[in-house]
Amino acid sequence: MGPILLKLTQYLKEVVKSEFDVDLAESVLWEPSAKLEFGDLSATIALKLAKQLEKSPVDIAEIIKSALEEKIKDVADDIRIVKPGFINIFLSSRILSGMLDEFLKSGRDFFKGKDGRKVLIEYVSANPTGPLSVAHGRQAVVGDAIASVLEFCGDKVTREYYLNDAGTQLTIFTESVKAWVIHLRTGNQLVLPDGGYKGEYLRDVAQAAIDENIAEDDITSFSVQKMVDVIKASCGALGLKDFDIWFSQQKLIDDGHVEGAISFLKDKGLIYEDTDAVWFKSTDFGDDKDRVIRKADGDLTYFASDIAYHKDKLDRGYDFLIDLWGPDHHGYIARVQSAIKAMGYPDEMLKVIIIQLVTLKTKERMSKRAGKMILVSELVDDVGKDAARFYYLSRRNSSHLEFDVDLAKEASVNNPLYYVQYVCARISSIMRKAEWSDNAYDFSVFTDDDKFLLRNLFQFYFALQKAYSTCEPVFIIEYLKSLAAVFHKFYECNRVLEGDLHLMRARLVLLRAVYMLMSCGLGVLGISVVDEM
RNA sequence: GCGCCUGUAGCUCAUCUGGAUAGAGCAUCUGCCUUCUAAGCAGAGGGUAGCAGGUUCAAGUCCUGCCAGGCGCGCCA
Repeated sequence: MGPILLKLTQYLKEVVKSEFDVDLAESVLWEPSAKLEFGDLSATIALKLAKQLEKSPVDIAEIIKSALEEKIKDVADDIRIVKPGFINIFLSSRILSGMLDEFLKSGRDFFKGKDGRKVLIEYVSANPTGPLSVAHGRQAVVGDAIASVLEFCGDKVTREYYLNDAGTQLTIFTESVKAWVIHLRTGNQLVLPDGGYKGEYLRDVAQAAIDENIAEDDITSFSVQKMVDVIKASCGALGLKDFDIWFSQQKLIDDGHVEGAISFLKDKGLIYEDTDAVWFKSTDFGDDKDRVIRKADGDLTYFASDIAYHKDKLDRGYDFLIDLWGPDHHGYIARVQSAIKAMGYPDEMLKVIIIQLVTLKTKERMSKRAGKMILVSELVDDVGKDAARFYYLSRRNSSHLEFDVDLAKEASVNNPLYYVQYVCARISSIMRKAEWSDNAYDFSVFTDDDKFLLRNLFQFYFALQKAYSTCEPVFIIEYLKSLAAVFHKFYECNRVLEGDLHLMRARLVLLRAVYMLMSCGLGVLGISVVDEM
């Protein structure tokens, strides 16, 4: 689809130039039609030129159409002008069959872009002080899916988890574990430190520390490792690909990178002292106030680490950085962006994606419970990996997600996951009964229904592009749902294993392509393909 | 007070960065299995897109002002 799009854009530019002497800058002038009834591709250029040319859009469209017709008769079966001035193209059978052949041959590589970027995506990064909540789960699944989408499209992606194994929170956490150790050893009443962690999971950590005879000095690293194990287990249960790098904040500090980053900024004259604290002039780069990086008591702030962390990411030579954060950190974006700019990089190099909150809804308790209280591990036990992923991915990143646990659990009509997976199950069933499994077919026997299904297949390109450029996996979910609808309707109206032999064989090939495409779509989202339901 | 997010059918959400008749699922109602899996299909009802202005050929989408909800505004992390 990509090459055709570029070719058609080139033709359209030439026509507009020769007919109206107007130069167009846009890189792509065609978009997917709102509905396939309108054709495969649409251009709104006539509408946009109407004012400038002082002509009616339809007249302009007609002129373009007649000039274009000659050039693209190979590509398009039909060009139609519709009401306000849309120019709609119906791709030719030659193009469609060519794309089908190529897709059958190359599979997922059919959609792969050429020159990928080197991308670092950081997500989850929950403090190693407790298990993952369902809110973390959303960040985990969305981050994993975005990474896969980028890879699918040809980027070289590194998945990273920033481990906050330093600082105040961790000290409190360690103290809490120690309190549990004393409690378990002596039987005395549990005395947690101020603001200490209350979760029962600390009992297990403390018990393990006792069992393994961990020295008091090693409690911190031991406890962090225990929590990392718990977090890794949850990520695994959600079907996440492994993180390439677990980046330790403590190591960043120990290796002197934080001090290094500060002196780097100091050399640029962006550091000053005031009221015994050290400040970074972030206002020079768009922040609304300067930020402290070293407190009056001499300790570094979290922001100081973050400056160093992002400097380190940039120094590692990535083309593009992505951070996934919770909504409670949105006020932090300007601060980090200012640091990026201060270090001499354009702020477009860092994309911060805010993943909105998750609330849970269950039948027995219709009141919305705070998602923070419920653990990922409980959720996955409840609804399974695929349903969890499907639901997590079925909203835009910026939308609040209400997770209907009962619906996700329900193995019935109601569950959109099954609606999509059912496509593969139905096709698999046909394939098991079919007598042919080769890819030989005659394109000319296809009916309009077949072609409609096929044309829908190639719309995946646009969903993928959208998901890629916006980092919104939901576009793929939406596409898969719509493809499923088209398939189910096709299935009801057309019997595959009956009638004309040539048509039957062609349809088996078509359905194989549908199955492959569903595998691509579900696969990139980390959701299982099901052959039997 | 300032900043960010959200407001679309009874409910949960889409609407491809300004386009075509605002679409799905759930819930309600009506049909369709001696035929490749009915976890499906066909159809009905359900809408002043929070409200009010503005920008233009075109606004759910962009701008302004209100209203409502969520979150954030530390020498916390």
